[in-house]
Amino acid sequence: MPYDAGTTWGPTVNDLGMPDMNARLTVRDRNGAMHQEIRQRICLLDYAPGTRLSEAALAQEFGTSRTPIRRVLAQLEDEGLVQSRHGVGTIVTDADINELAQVYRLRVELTELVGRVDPVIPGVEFLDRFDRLVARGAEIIKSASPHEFTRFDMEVFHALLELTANEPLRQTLERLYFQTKRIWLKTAIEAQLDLEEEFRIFHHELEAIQLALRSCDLQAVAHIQRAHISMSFKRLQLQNT
Amino acid sequence: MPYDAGTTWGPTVNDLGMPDMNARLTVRDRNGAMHQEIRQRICLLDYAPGTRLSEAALAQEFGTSRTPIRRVLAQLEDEGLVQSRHGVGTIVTDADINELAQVYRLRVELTELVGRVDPVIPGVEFLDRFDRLVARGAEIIKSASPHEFTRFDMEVFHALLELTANEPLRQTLERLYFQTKRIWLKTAIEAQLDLEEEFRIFHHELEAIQLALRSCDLQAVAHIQRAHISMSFKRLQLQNT
DNA sequence: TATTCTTACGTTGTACACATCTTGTATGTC
DNA sequence: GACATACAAGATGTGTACAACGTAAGAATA
Repeated sequence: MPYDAGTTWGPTVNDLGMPDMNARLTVRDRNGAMHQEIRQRICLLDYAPGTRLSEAALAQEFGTSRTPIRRVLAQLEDEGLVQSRHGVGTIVTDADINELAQVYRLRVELTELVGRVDPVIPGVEFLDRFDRLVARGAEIIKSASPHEFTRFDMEVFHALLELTANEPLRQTLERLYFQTKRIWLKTAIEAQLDLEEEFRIFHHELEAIQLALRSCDLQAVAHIQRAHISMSFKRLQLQNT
Repeated sequence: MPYDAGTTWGPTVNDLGMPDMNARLTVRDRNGAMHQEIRQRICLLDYAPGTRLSEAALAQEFGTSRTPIRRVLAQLEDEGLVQSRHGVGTIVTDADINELAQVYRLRVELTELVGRVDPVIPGVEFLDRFDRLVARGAEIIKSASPHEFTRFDMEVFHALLELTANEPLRQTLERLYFQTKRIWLKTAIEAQLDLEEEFRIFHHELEAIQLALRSCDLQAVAHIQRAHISMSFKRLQLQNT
């Protein structure tokens, strides 16, 4: 399946009627979109840890040569999601429970910062959007596919990231999120953690955050997230031993 | 001046008598060394904000083709130190006082974490090394070249980074350091901040940290750093307005 | 049969030619 | 003389051929 750049996300064809004033930025955007796409596949375990990614195959799929693909894979390597080895291949990285613990300890601390450094008081449209997310979450619990649920988790994460205006903090948190989420999911499946239970707990977290949001208490939002991130890893550790 | 890869840093020729068991890692190391070199030049204002870096010139200097250089420049772009624009060039980025403030707010918080998350109790050899650093700092105050002083500042920063074993925290702090230091230095020079006074304050900070280190109080070390980072930016803001 | 060497294949890394884009300059025109 | 236009020069982005490298399969041998 070739990767159609024009219709899905690229601003090459603007979905508004505007004459494409800034359609020239496609070069950077295309790389960004490929990066996001491959990163999501890794996070959703479509590319599980250990998978060998072929530059040639990706190039063919995205309809480019190897060069832009290598640019994206290099970025993913700097983010710790893949590792290229000469003569072998580009392999999706794995992490043992100890490395994972390190990242989690930092994530927990950084998450708390969202409520404290450059907080953004959410507007009405944000609250509405979050309400819809909570409602969708209740539905998704029932279907309960890990793939779909993780997709939903990503969406919620990115929404809550908007609660801080501190761009470096956002970038760092995003980085750590993608480093941990896939390993958590993989380990949780291996350790036969009760995923349905995890989904229910996540939905409870959303409801608690919803309450805190309505009070415009961003520090409370951050503390709730912090607590749940910490607890979800603790449950994984307990089950894993 | 051609860039001699073999003698300065590369493990191509091992300075110990060991047969080069792991000399095969040169591929990755060479890119890492070029990255470190260019990043240092940017940080020391050898490449001031606005400077146009030529891929061809760098390729010639480092004795490679443009391809590995582009790999390094892409990494620097992801770190926010340069920005490549098609048809124009690769330009060293600048930042206004507001962007700088954002990064500083995060740096301040993260610095405090060094003393709290995965702290490393320093051994005797570390204390000795730090003592030598403090002594060298007293000497450097006199010569007082911004270039040399920033080099020293970098060395101290990397030494203190060893006080946490949390690798993601290290990477993040290093990233933020290189984003802020060069802009601070440039702005400080422009605002005619008293650099000698800054150097003396920094040396006081080192002595305070030395004291805290001898007490093995890493949280105190972190708090001292946090306070000085915050204060040095405050002084810059005051002078700048 | 076990073991070692060789060899072929696929992968990433590098170099280079070319495409595409931006900008400054020179030229023609009003 | 002012302004618009065309063009040339130089930069980054892309595609491709080749080199360097590791792995696994297979053949040769003890």
